[in-house]
Amino acid sequence: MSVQKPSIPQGTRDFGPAVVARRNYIFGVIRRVFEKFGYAPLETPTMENLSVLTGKYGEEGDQLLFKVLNSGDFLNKKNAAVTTEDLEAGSKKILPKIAEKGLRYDLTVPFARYVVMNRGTLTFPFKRYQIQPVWRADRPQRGRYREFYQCDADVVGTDSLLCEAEIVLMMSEVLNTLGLTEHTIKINHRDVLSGVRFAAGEDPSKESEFFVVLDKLDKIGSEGVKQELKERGFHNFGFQWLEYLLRTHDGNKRMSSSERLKYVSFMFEDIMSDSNAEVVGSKGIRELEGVFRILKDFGFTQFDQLEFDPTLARGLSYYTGCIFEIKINNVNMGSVSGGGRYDNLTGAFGLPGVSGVGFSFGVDRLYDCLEELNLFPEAVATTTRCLIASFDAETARLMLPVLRQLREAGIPSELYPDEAKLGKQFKYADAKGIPYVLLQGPEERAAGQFKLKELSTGQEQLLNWDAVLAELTK
RNA sequence: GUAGAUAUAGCUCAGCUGGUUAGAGCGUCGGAUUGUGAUUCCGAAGGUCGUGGGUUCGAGCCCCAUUAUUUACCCCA
Repeated sequence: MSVQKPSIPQGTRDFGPAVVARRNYIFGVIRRVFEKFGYAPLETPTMENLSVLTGKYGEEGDQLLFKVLNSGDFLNKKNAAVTTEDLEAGSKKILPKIAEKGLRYDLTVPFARYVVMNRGTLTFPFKRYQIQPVWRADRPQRGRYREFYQCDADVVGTDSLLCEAEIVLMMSEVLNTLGLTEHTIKINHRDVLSGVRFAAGEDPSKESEFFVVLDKLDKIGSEGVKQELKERGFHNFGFQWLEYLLRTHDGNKRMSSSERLKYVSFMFEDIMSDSNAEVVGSKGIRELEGVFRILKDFGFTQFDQLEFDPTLARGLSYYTGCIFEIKINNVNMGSVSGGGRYDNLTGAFGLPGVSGVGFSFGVDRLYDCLEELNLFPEAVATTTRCLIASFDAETARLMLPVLRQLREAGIPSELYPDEAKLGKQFKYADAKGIPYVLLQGPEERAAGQFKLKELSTGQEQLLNWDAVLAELTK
C-alpha cells in the first residue's frame, strides 16, 4: 500500500495549542459580555434537516449548503430510492432523495427552529447566545473559511428597540475589551433602504438587487453605482437620491450620525411623490433615532464608533428592521460581525408574529485582526508550571510522590516520561514554555532538599519542600 | 461559477540564458559538557524539485495537461 500525504479539506484548519489558547481568550471575552447582558447558552446539532435550511439564505445560500449523503444503498433495486427516471432527470431531481440532512450554515435559522419547536416551554422574551462552528461550501480566501465559528446573541418575542441598543452596547464592549478600538459599528434600517428604493422609483420586485448595488457606493463610487444599475437593467435614471446619499458620504465634510438621520429624513420628504413611500422611509429613520436615544440615555459615549449608513445592506433575505455590521478600520478584512431584526423568520416554521433581533461575531476574522495588529495578550501556550526532571528510572520512581504532592497543591506539573539527559529535559521545558524545572539527585536527597530552577532568569535555588511549594504558588 | 499567482528539505525561501553531484537560514539529531535550557562552537541526517506527458545531446528552469494552495470578483462572518 502506498503512503499518501495527509491533508485536510479545503478551507478547514487545525488549531495548535497556542492558537487554541488565543481563540479561547476571544471566546471568553465574548461569552462574558453575552452573559452579563442576560443571554443564556444554547447548542444545536451540527446537522439540520435540509428542509430547515433550504430557502432561508436565498438562492446563492442554498448552493453554499453542505449536504450530507444519506446512509444506505439508494441505488439498490429493491429499495429504489433513486429510479432510472430520476437519474435521467438530473442531479436536481436526485438530491432530495439522497440527501435529507445538511451542515449548519449559520446559527440564526437553527435558533428560530428551536424556538418554534419549544415555544410552549420558553419564557418570552427569550434571550440566548450560541457559540458553534458553521459550514459554507464557499471558495476560501482572505478571512473566509469553509468551517468557522460564529458567536450569536439573539432575542425573540419583543419589538423593543432596547434590544437593538443593547446589541450596539455588546458589540462595543467586546471590541474595546479586545483592544480593537479602531472600529466602526455601522447601522441602518431595512425601511430606510426601501425608502431609498422608492425615492429612486425602482420596482419592488428587484429590491434586493438594488440594495446590493447601493451597498457598493463606498467601494465603487457614485459613477460605479450608476453604471452597475444600468448594466443590471434598472431603468430610472433620475439620480437625485444618489446626490443626497453622496452628501452623507462626503469624506471631507463628515456628518455625524444624527445629522445624517435628519438629512436622509429630509431627502424622503423632498423626493417622495408617493406619500406611502415617505411613510416607510420615515419609519426606519424614527426607529434608528429611537435606538440612538436609548443609547444616549443609557450613558453610551462612543458615538464616534457608531455610524448610521443609509447604504448598508446585509442579510436581505430575512432582515426586516435594523441592520448592523462592524468594520475594523485598520485591517483589510471583511466585516467581523453583523446582525439585524427579523420579523418573519419563525414564520417560515409556522409561528408568525414573533419578532427577533440578534447579531453574530466571526471569531476567525476577529482572530486574524488581533493577530495582524499584535493585540493578543502574552499567551501562555502551556499550562504546566513545573517540570520534574529525573536522572534515571530509579529517581523518576522516587519523584512520583513529589509529582502527586505538586498536583495536590494545585500546581500543574509533569514528570519527564523518558530516561534522558538533563539537557534534553531542560530543552523540553524551554520549548514548551514551562517556567520551572524541579530536580532531586542523590546529593539533594541526602540533604532532604530540592533544586528548583526558574528558566526565565536562569536562577537556581536549593530549597526544602515547603519553600518549593511557596515558590511555585507565588 | 469567472480571472490571476504560486508549488524546491519538517518550516521559510534562494537556485543566473537550459549545462557536472540542487543550496541557505530556522528546526531536528549527535558532540564540545556522563548534573542544566535559552546563548556559543563543531558535525550529521534530511529532496522521485506537486503529478503526468512533451521539446532538447541535456529540464528544478521552456511547452501542454492535471492536482493542490492562494488572491481578487460574485456573495458573505
